[in-house]
Amino acid sequence: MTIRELEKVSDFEWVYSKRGSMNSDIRFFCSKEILESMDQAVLDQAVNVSHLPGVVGDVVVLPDAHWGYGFPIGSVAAFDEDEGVVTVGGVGFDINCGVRTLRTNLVYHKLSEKDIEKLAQRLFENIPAGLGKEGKIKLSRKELNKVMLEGARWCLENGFATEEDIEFTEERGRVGGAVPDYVSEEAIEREEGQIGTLGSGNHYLEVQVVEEIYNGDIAQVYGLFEGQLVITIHCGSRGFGHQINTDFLKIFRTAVEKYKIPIKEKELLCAPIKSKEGEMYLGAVRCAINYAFANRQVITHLVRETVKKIFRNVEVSLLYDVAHNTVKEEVHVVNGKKRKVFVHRKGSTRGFGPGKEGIPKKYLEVGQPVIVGGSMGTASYILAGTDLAMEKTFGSTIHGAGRTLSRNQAKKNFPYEKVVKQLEMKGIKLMSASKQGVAEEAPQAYKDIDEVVKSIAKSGISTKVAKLRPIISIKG
DNA sequence: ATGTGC
Repeated sequence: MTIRELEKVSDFEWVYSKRGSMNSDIRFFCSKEILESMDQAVLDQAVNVSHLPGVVGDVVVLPDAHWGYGFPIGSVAAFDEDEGVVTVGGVGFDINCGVRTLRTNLVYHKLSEKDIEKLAQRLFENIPAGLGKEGKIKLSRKELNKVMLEGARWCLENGFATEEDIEFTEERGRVGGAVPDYVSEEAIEREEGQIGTLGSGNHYLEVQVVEEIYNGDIAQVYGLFEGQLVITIHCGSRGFGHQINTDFLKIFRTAVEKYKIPIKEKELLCAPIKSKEGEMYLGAVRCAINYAFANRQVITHLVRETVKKIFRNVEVSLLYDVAHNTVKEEVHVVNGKKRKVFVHRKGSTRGFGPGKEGIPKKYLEVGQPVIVGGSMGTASYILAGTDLAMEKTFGSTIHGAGRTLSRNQAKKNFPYEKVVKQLEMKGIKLMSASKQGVAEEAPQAYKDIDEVVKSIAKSGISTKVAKLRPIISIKG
């Protein structure tokens, strides 16, 4: 497929119809400019995905899409429960990588430079960040089992969560069907001490200011106002989820031969949903999904403790927690009929519209909050899910800006000192565990988040609610 | 993303 072969549906929607041995159409939601700048690898990967057995509806490519392992990061594919497959490439290596935003009742302009300095320092001290970094909590085997089964709800019994935190987490912080028996010993060993830690790569903790409100009515429902200080956490299932995916790539290598699944490239190793191997992956992946919900919840507890020690009468409540690397069993209307499908969201956020089951009651009328994490030092956005997303993208939307340069290219072009200086000029305090990590995450290595958000808003897949500007950025 | 590469 080349960009020229795409058919224009509207200024922000393009389709490549099913042909040859493809099993579905491919639908892009973005401006012409973003489409034209898209890597050819994204188009090739989308075509490969559309060849997988049992694809339902369209393969969806979002404006933040970029080259990933097997699937583009920033894509969605749903599969039939009988004919379809589950894949590692469709989930992403960091299972349930996701974001949550915490509201505070602090107003930025009322804080002193000293307050901000102290906040940055204490958050950096109290929230472990960096590759292989361990936290303070060591889970016993029995407790880890509970985390795998109960997710963020495990935190309730241990004083790391409030009932409200659970209510405002996707899936209420726990998906069903987790089977700890399908998780390897190696994954369990790698978990040791990692709960409550940020990790590295694009993971971060940011203190941000609500800079602009685009939709006052929805912002009010979400409890957001201009000048408000908010805190956003971006991380996933750490070495635990990573090991589970590594284990299943090996298992799927034999599965594709055993079940004679024609895959276009080895990065799309998979197994039928209705097979022992598929059932095992789903059981294990759900353990990692639950682990990541608990991880973000423990970090929330650490953030809350830290902030409460610095400011008097401060309140820290959860706006919402969203996952953007998952495979989930959901009910969607496809060609006018309700049906169960397995939705792979790879670098894509669930963004359910108004009235859809699964959204907290408080947000039911306006659609769920979607948190779009900017790259380091750039704006983040709060969006709301729409009815159109339910119709066209299995209730899915963007997750971030999307890379334009590989980690290696970024390292060569944007050394640490340059990046820190650049952020300083913008008034952002950067606290980092690794210089190399900072170079890899240079803002110039990413697409323009404002343009990506504009594309998704104009296409009607999500509604713009608020823009967040970072003031403190803590990196792994 | 991750005990740097499935």
